[in-house]
Amino acid sequence: MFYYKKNYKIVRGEGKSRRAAPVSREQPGQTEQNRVRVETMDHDSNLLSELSAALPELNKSETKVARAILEEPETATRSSIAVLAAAAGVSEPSVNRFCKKFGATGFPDFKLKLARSLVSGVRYISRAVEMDDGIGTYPRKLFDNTITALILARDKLPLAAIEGAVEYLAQARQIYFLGLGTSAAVAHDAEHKFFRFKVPVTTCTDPLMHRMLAAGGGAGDVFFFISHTGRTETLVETAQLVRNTEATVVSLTAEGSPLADASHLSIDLSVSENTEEYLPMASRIVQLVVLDVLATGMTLQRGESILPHLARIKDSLKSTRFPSKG
Amino acid sequence: MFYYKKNYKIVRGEGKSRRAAPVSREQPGQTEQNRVRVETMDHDSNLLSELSAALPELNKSETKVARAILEEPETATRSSIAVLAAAAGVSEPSVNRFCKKFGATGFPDFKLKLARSLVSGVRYISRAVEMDDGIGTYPRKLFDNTITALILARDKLPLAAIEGAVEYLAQARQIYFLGLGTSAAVAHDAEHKFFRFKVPVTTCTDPLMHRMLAAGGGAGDVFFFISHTGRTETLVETAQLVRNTEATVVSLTAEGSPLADASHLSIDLSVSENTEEYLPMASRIVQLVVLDVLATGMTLQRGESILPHLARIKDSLKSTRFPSKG
DNA sequence: CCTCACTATGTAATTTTATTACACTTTAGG
DNA sequence: CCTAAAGTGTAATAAAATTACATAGTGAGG
Repeated sequence: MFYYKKNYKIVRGEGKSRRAAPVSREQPGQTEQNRVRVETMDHDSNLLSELSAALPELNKSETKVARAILEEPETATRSSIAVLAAAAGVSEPSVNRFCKKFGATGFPDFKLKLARSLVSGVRYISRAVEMDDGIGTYPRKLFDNTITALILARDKLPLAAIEGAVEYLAQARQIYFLGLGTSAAVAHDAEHKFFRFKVPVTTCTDPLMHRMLAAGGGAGDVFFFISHTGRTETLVETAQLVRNTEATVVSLTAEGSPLADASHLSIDLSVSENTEEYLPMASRIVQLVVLDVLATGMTLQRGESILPHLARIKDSLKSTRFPSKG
Repeated sequence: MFYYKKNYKIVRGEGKSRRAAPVSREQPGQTEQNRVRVETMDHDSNLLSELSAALPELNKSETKVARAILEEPETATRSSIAVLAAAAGVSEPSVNRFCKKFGATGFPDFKLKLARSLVSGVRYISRAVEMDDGIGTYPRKLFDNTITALILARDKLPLAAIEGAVEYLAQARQIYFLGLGTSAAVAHDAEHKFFRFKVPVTTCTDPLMHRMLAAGGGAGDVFFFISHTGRTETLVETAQLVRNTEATVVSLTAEGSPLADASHLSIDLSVSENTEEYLPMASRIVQLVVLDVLATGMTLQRGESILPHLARIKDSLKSTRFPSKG
């Protein structure tokens, strides 16, 4: 059984069929239309991550090709199919088949897509740090992983939920940021942003305090939960306590998690964990940037009039600093 | 008068010169080398602006080609030379000559460069959020700004300082993370990472406590200062207090700032402020990722033996969570 | 207002590159 | 250890790009 991914209809080998019906080669006249349409559908920007993700499911020669490309993607974009085939140690048609499998119309098209995904300078391969990495490699890996996580998050940002959250926050009489562990630091950061909007903001990172605050919630209070997993029992229980009151529960957490279910509104983030074996990293960065987005959304809601206020807050720190040279 | 741009020597039409000596076609054996070298030299990513800039100096058919490309650059990257030639209303060799004039080795190479400049053009425009931005624009802007900041930071990461800091931290008997304001949240996050290495870690975000801790510093203590500006008076003074003891001062701050000067070792970050008019954003994200780098460096220093320890810490949280489905 | 010298452009041949058709090879299931 | 089906390669074919060369403009000097 074989199949083509993505834009291509799934074609199972059955009975006599030797191969999938050749994707009809475009007629000269239709060229543009066809290509443009395919491109529009094909909206994921990072071929490389797709490649490495698919790696385990590829067969022998496909794996060789994928490896050759992942190893030197820059070179791959400049090579002819013959050169790449040689580098990978396979035949040219194998390379061609490989390209089609990944949604390209052929090798040249594939190269183009590859070139595009390389531009940002980010290696989209999220690779975990290995014990034998050195100063020359692991810092870059970490940065790249973080950047990749942000790109992925950006491209599937739940805008509707964000809009809703901004609405809730903008209307709030009081905001509580609740988080534990790594998310506690995120909660502190959030407090540091939102107090600027003349709303009472409380950050709490103590589960017992959480419960007491929750029990005392009332109309106009927004409880903002921050949790990567969305499965921390005490947080979920706290959220349920809040639901017994008039207060609103908003959470920044994993899609479909118990915490998300317990919320009035959940901003779903799905950061892959592969690269966070031992230390939580990219996930909280994404959370922080989403909180930046919320704070910015709130600024926009408040309108021009809030700007002098924000400026005053910023300026208030001036006298605590050594004057900057120049 | 005519001339060739960029990689091509400028050749003015004068007297008898028949035409510029043809750029010698690369020998089969040299293909890769040549191209790679050209690519390395040719470091500006903006082909499109180059095209429109050159427009007035082009001759008839070249102008046609340039117009066709500028009109629909996306389409151009997907067309064959024949299609583009037809669209421009010129012959195929004219298109080919055009490509070479702009520093490409031929049409396919030109397409590749074009594709690249199309993507990067969009990416690197870091623009501040405007008051009239909507949900469709400002979240993306914020993400893009953050991503750009990370890319810039990654590309000028002070690796030597990082290496040194890892060394200090790895040897520390006790680590203090000190920060104020936004950096307080960063300090908390740092604590949350470094306690995992069996080193006593203290985070302090109170300037008076800072001073008292500083005064009590001794050999083996590392005071890690976090400050975006590096100009907060009390922090600098605290650093100087530490310098009167046997303890070590490491800081994550702006290059050339008073705090950096007061430190034994400073990890210099230079995040541009343009986009942080009212709220600090990208700067702290970069700080956090650098701290991730330091923590990772420490993990690598400790070697394999630390991994089970880290795993145990991670697992310790399991019982606090609802089991994940699946 | 014609040459001549030269550039600009296109046509057609050639070469390079990509794709397809088909045959052989390996692999998994009976 | 055979069969069917996927996997892979060889060789033929088709497409695309490039070059060589011919022809058509262009403008300065006669």
